[in-house]
Amino acid sequence: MKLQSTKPQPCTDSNCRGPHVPAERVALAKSLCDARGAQLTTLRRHVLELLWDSGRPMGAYELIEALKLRDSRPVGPPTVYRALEFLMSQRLVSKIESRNAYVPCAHPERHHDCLFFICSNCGVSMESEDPRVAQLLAEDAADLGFQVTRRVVEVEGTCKCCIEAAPA
Amino acid sequence: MKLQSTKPQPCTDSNCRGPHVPAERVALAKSLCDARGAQLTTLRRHVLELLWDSGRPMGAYELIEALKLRDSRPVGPPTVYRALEFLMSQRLVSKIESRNAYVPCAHPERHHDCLFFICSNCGVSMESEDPRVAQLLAEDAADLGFQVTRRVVEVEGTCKCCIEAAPA
DNA sequence: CAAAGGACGCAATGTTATAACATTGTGCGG
DNA sequence: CCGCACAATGTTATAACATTGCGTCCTTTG
Repeated sequence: MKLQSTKPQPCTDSNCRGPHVPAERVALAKSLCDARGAQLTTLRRHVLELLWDSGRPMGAYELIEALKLRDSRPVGPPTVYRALEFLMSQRLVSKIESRNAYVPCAHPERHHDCLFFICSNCGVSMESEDPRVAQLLAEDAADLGFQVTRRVVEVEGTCKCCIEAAPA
Repeated sequence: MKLQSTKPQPCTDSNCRGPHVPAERVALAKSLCDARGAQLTTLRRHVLELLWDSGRPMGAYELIEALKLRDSRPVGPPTVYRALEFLMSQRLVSKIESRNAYVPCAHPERHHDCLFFICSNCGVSMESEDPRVAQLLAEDAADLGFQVTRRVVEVEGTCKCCIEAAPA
């Protein structure tokens, strides 16, 4: 449960191989919100920081615990859910539906829909982007006369690290 | 809450335009289970029938209510969840993760991973299949050295019927 | 018959999410 | 300064979704 907002992390977006510094991501979030006239309040920023620092998807109640530790003060579920709702509305966070967990978005400045690769073994989630998938889904939707508002694409499996760590 | 196991339904699989008769789907499920040495018990069959009859994704507790009405006897959550678990293990049912709801699989005899198009307005779910999507996700996974075990592809939006019914 | 295993019943509990209502803080016109 | 409007947050309770653990019944098999 360490808070290390300045330590760089490998980017979990396969379309971007550079490491991300959580603090930089949060600063970017702040400037995006400012530009949009949205308020990235202290609470909302804390939630975003915790998600960046964690490095893996966190459940809402996990966030509640983390916030309690951080601020030595209890935080109710609605508070956290509202913060998550805000962050998702700003595309700073995505929900992993198959895990009921939340991850920070690596590139909120481009607001595409993402793909997630989630390791069942270590819990890590890798964000990716493939316009071809979006394109195909759009075609399939069009065939059905279906108007798309949101895409959920989540691939479960075993990540490279876990495969290599557990041979045989 | 009517039980009409013999009434045909439009197939919700865009790759298959023929109507499905719930009773036929259940009979197919039975023969598949027999062939696999799996037991499609009365309870499990009832759950599958209710899902086919409903025509849209049902939550576990909705199924509990429906079973209670059907059998005039209370059924506990574990009972229904175990039945769903069995049906999912046999690929007769899929879970819609973004809704916490369950749908019967249109074509359990081909056991591909499916795409779902879910209408936010009327709640209908359309099952589809697009090998190209599976292919792309497999490629993306391979690039990451990621081994896939399950795909969740759920597209939310508005279905053709609802678009036409609510103009402007 | 006894042992073993699968399916199910049942009580309790755990986990995730929201409803409904109260409070705080800030900016702004009077 | 006062009082209002508004957004965000706090508080309490509850809804909705899911699982654990244990016991029983029934069937299969030695």
